[in-house]
Amino acid sequence: MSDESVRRTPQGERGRRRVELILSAAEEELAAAGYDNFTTNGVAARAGISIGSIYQFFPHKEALVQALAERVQSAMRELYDRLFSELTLDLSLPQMVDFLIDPLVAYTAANPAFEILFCSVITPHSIGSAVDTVRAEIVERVRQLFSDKCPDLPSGKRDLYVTVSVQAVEALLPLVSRGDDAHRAEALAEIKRMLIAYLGPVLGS
Amino acid sequence: MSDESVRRTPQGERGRRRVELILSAAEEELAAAGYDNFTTNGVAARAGISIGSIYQFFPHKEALVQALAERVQSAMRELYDRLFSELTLDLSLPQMVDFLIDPLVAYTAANPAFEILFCSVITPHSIGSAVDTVRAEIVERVRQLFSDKCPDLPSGKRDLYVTVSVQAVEALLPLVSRGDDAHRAEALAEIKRMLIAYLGPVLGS
Amino acid sequence: MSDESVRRTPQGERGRRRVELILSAAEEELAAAGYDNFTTNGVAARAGISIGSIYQFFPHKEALVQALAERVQSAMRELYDRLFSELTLDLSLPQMVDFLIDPLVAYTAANPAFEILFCSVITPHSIGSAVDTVRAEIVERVRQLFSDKCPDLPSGKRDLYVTVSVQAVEALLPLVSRGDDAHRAEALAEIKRMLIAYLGPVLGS
Amino acid sequence: MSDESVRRTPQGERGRRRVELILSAAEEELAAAGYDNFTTNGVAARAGISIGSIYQFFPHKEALVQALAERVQSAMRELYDRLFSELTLDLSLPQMVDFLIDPLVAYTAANPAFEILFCSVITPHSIGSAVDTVRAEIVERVRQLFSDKCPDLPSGKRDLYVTVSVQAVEALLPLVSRGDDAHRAEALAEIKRMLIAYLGPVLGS
DNA sequence: TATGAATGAGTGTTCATTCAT
DNA sequence: TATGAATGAACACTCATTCAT
Repeated sequence: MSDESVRRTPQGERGRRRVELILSAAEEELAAAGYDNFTTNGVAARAGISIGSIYQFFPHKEALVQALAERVQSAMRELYDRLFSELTLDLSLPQMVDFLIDPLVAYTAANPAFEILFCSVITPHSIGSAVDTVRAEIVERVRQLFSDKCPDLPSGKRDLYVTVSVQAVEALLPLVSRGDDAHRAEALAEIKRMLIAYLGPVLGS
Repeated sequence: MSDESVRRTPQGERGRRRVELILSAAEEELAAAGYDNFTTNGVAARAGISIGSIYQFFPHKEALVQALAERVQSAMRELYDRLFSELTLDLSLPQMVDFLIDPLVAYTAANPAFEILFCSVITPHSIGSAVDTVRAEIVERVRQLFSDKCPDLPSGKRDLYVTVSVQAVEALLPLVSRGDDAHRAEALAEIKRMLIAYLGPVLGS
Repeated sequence: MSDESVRRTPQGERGRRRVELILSAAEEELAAAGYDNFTTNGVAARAGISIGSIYQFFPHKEALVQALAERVQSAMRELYDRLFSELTLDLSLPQMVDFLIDPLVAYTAANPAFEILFCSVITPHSIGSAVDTVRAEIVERVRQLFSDKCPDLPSGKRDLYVTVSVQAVEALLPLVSRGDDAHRAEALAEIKRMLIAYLGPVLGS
Repeated sequence: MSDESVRRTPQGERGRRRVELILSAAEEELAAAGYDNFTTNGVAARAGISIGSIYQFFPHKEALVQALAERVQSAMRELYDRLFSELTLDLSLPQMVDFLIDPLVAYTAANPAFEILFCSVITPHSIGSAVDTVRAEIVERVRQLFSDKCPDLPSGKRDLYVTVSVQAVEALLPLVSRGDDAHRAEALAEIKRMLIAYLGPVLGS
C-alpha cells in the first residue's frame, strides 16, 4: 500500500469497510465483464456508491486493479500460510501436489476474479504489474518449499523449475474451471500428473 | 477471406502490398500495446497511412484482428505442413518434441504478435474467435499426430492430452521469448522436458 | 420516458434544468441546421456544455430527437387538451378552424423546431418514429372531433378526411412562418379557406 | 447548367451518355437510400463506374443533386409543355385538375426520386436549392395558367393561390404513392376535391 | 480520360477523472 | 466526506473529395 496506489489510507472502521465494499464490487465487475470491459463507473454502480467515492480511495483505475490483486494476494497468503505451516516435508511429491493444488482450484472456483487476474499470460497488459505482484508471492512460496525439500538444488535450476511450474499451473487452471464436472476432474488430474512427471526427476519422490 | 472480413479483395500488386503494410503495422501495434490498447488509429499512425485506408480493406477492427490471426494461421499451416510431412513416426518422443517445438519457438521469436494472439489464456476476450481459429488448427494437427503414433489411445484420453499439451506450450512460450539468451535456452529445455515427462508414459518413447 | 430513451431520469432541479438546456439547444440546432446536419456535437456547442453531458441524459442521438418530439407532443397535448375542452360542437366550421389553427400557428412561430419535426412529408427519414408519435396524437384528436361533429360519417371516409386535412395543414404551415407579416396573414387565411372549402361539404357548416 | 454546377460541359456523345448514366444511378440511389443516406460512392457503385468519374462532371455532391433536380425539371417541363399546349381554357376546373394532376401522379409513381426531390417541405435542407428550382418552374406554369384563365385576378392573390395549391399538392402526393391501390385512388380523389373546392370560388368553374 | 486508392475532417459514443455542491 | 454531474480526450468508423497512375 504505497503512496502511489492509495490516495488515503483509510484509518477509521468506516473507511476500511468502504474499501472492502469497493473491492468486492470490483471483483464482481471483473468476473462479470472481463478486464476489457471493466469500468470504474461499473464498479461504483455495482457497489451502490458514487464514482467519486472510489477516487477518494484510489487515485486511478490501475490502483484499483492493483488493490484487487493485493487483496487476492492477501487471500492467497492466508491460504498458503496455513497450508505451508501444515505441510511437512516427508510428504511424497504426489501428496504435496494434491495438498497445494486442490485448495488453489477450490479458491479459483470460488473467486472468478482471481482467474482473470492471475491466469493471464505475461503479456503487455495494463493489468500486468498487478498480476506480477500476486505471481511473485506465490513464486516465492514455492521457491521456499523447493529449497526446503531439496537443499542441494542449485538456486538457478530451482528458480527455473518454480517459474515453469507456476506458469504451467496458471495456464492450465482455466481448463479446470470450464466444462462439466467430469471434464474438470480429468483436467485437474492431468495437471497434477504433469507436475509430478515434471518435478519428480528433479525433486525426488 | 469471406465478404464479411474483407471489404475489398486487393487485386493489384499495389493493394496486396498495402494490406501487407497494414497487417505488419497491426502486428507491431499489437505487440507493442497489447490487445486492450490496440487501436485502429494507432495502426494507421504506425503504418504511416491514414485511418481511412485501413477501412478500405477491413470493414472493422475485428476483421483486422481476424486477418492477423489468419495470417498467423497461414504461416503456422505452412510451417506445420512442411514439418508434419517430414515427420516420421519412428522418431523418439524427445526427437519429436524438438522437431515440433523448435520451429514454433523460432516463429514466436520472429513474430511478437503471434504470442499475443496465440498465447492468451482461454479467457473471455474480444479477440476470442480469432485466436480459437489458430488454436483449433494446431490442436487438430497434434491430435492427428497422437492418433498416428498411438492408434490404441482412447479418443477421450487423447483429446485431453492434446489440450493440456497445447495449452501448456502456449503458456510457457512467453518464458522463452523473454530474458537473456541463456535463460531462454534453459526455459526451452524445461518446456521440452515437461512435455516429454508428461507424454512419455502415455504415448510411449 | 422509458429506460430506453433516457439514461438517467433527472431528479434534482439542476438535472431538470440541464435536460431543458440540452433540449432547447437541440431545438435551435434542429431549426438552424435541419435534421440532416443535426449533430450531437453541434447541440453541445450550442448549449455551451460538453458532449459528455448530453450522453449523461440521452443514450444516443435518436433518443435526443425522440425526447424533442415528446416535448413537442407534450406541448401540443397541453394545448389541445385545453382547446378541445373548451370546444363546443355548436361552433360553425370556420369558427372551429380558427379555434384550432390559430394556436397551432402561434405555437409554430414560437417553436421553429416543431416545424421540422412535424411538418416533414411522410418520407423515409431517420426522424420517422419521433414524428409519427406526434402526428398520431394530433390525428387522433381530429378524428375524435370529426366523429363527434358528424357521427354518421363512415369511419373510412372520416379517416381519409382527417389524414388529408392534417397532412395539408402540416405542409402549408411553413408558408405561414415565412415571409413578412402581411404575407403570413394572407397565407394563414388561405389555409383556412382551403380547409373550410374542403371539409364544409362533408362535415356540414 | 452554370459554371458552378458542372465542371465540364460534356460535348461529345460519350460524355453526354456518361452524365446520363450517372444521373440515372443517382436517381436510383436517391430513391433506394433516401436523401440522408445518399452517397456519391453509392452512386458510382450503382452506375458501375468509378467515383472519380463523377467528379469529372460534377464538382461536388450538391451539384449532382442539383443536376438531378434539373433533370426532373426537364422531364416536368417536357410533360407540361405537352399538357399545356393541349390544354384549352374552356375546360371546367374539375377537368383541368384531372388533366394536370393525373400525369403528375403517374410521373411520381414512375420516378420515385421525384417524390424525394420535390415533395419535401421548405426546410433548411442541403437539397433545398435543388428543389426550389423544380418548384419554381412548376409554380411559373401554374401561374401562367391562372393568368390565362382569370385575367382579372390581381397578381398578388393569384400568386398566393398558386403557391398554396402547389404546396398542397406536393404534400399530398406521397399519400397517393403509398398504401394499396384502393387507398391510393381514394387519396387522389380527395386531393382533387380539395383543389377544386379551394380554387372553384376564386377561379370560377 | 478513367480509375479507385488515399485522405482526413467529422460523426456518434465511451469512460477515466475532476470538482462544485 | 460523499455525491454524481460535468468534462473532454480518445475511439471506431464514414464519406466527400483529391490525385497519382
